[in-house]
Amino acid sequence: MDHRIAEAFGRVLRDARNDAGFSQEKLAFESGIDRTFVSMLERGVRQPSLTTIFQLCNALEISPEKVVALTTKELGERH
Amino acid sequence: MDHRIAEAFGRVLRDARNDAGFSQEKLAFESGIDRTFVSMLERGVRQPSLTTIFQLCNALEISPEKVVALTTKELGERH
DNA sequence: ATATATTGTCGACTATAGTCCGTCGACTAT
DNA sequence: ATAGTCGACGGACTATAGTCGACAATATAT
Repeated sequence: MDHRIAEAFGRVLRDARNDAGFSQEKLAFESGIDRTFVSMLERGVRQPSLTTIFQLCNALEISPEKVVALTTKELGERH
Repeated sequence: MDHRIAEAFGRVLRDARNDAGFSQEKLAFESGIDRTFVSMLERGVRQPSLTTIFQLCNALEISPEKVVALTTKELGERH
């Protein structure tokens, strides 16, 4: 598991959640994913599976391909 | 794990691999993923993690967001 | 008929995705 | 003070992603 990808995805997820005005708990409830796991994803200590990506994007009303594109973009920038 | 998503991704992966003219074994070698797991992914019995998606796309020289977009499209069509 | 390449599949294994319980610290109220 | 919200983080657990070695099944050759 590539830490850089997990961290890039985490930043994208956190930004998208904040844009939606959701708390981690609300995002967890709406997506059907555990609250603590959402926290881990945002901190980049874990990475999502494909279906988890779809679940999160469905709750945030953002397309999965956009999230992936933003993650790729994040990967290009140094952090 | 959503079977419909796994199956949709599997069809997209198989098409992309065939377009690239790769055997499963070559894709496995180029992406650094086990050959039997590539087989499982294409048949939709397993789903990939985010880094696995990036590894496969890197080997196939196709963007991850495109693969995800195609997977979403596949989900819309009935199979 | 028999090589050869390709994919499916099996069993057993290790790593990690994802759940569920809880506690703590920081912040913002009242 | 204290009550509420929010996020970080813990341990322990179950489900599944991903590896590895071997063999069978298929197709396509020669």
